[in-house]
Amino acid sequence: MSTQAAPGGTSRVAAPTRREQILKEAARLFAERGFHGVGVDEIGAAVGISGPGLYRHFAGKDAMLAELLVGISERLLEGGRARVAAAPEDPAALLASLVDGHVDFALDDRPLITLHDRELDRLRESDRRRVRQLQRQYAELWVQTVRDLHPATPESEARAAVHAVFGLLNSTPHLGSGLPDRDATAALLRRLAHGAFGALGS
Amino acid sequence: MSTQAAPGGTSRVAAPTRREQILKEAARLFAERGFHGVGVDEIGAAVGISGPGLYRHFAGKDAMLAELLVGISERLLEGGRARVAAAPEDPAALLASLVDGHVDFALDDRPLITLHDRELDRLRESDRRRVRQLQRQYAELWVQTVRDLHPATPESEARAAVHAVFGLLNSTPHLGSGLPDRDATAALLRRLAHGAFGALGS
DNA sequence: GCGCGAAGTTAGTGACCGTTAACGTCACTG
DNA sequence: CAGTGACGTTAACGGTCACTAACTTCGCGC
Repeated sequence: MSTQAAPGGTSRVAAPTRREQILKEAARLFAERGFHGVGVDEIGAAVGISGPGLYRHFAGKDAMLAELLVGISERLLEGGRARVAAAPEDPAALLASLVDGHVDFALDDRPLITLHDRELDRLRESDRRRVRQLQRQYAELWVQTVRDLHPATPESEARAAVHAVFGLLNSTPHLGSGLPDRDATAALLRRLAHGAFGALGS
Repeated sequence: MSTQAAPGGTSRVAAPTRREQILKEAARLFAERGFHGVGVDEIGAAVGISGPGLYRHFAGKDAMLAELLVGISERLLEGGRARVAAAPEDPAALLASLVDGHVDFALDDRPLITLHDRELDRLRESDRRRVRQLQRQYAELWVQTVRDLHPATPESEARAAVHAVFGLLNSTPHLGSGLPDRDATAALLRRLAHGAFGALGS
């Protein structure tokens, strides 16, 4: 770990490290044109350096994708666990909290959401297993909560419903541009998700 | 132009033409590993010929993808229009019919559904515009129906809800393998979709 | 049988692209 | 100020891959 020496004087807020710039631009480009559709020269150009200069910061193109996908999955799971720990008693409130968190994530990190379910197969076997395990654990938090709320629902059905609602919430990249402001969209997605889960009750 | 003329009638069913075999296998492979992740040799091997033999049937790899995506979009729109024409009076029944059709499509043509929202950017400009136009028209059928059913809903909100429900229904590829039988899954997806749309009413 | 076109085959070919090599440039540090 | 290491540069290499060329095979109408 390097690079956090604030030069000369008071460290201003969040000087984004080169690595972070690269990851952010790579995520955007990968989401736009796919992993194979983006060249390293392009990624470099997006951060003002060109081509092989990236290899001072990453072992290779694959390593960027791996770090992105593992990072997303870890953050999602971590956030989910925090919410579970914060509201252990009330399944309805917990589900609402999980939905809130996922909606925020989907709206704030759209490129990452896109990558998350699109480029998983381009990873090395070990990384892919790790990401899948994190995803599975995250989904399991939701499945447990849904089953606490609707005890009559069989597990396979709850799991399918959870993944379907993930699909619903992760649709934000497809909404394009002509959508209302962020808060209205978030509120709409929350309502739709709860409406879908509510259909499990009947 | 075409290969086989069925004697005594229109070319009704089957006789799976080479072109169709190729398209089917290409769809599966593209969905599995992405457009750039599949080589022409692989597509050829999947239908028993190898490599450049494909160029007897298609102008290039791009042409296969284009034909797939345009075909999906046309079939979706055509099916949607037929349903609109068949039930012009009752918005609730029409919405149910649209949902039924989309669920069938999502369950029967999973690879195509995957391609549909994943590889659009690999098309030539003209094909991409055509596909987008077809998609937009299809979505508009849904938006109109939703607004007939929930007149208080603003158009932008209805449109976002429709795309979100598309995301829900198109989540079937992510459900993987451990899901119940087809009919049960279809019923679940229908319930979830209607639950989500129902949340627009309140 | 003969010609012919549809459908394949194998052997290139050229372009692209990820990666490495070799080299330059500063900012610090002792 | 010499030395060093982080950070970039351009040039080149090697592999992959879509696509083309040249050639074979085969069914079929006349």
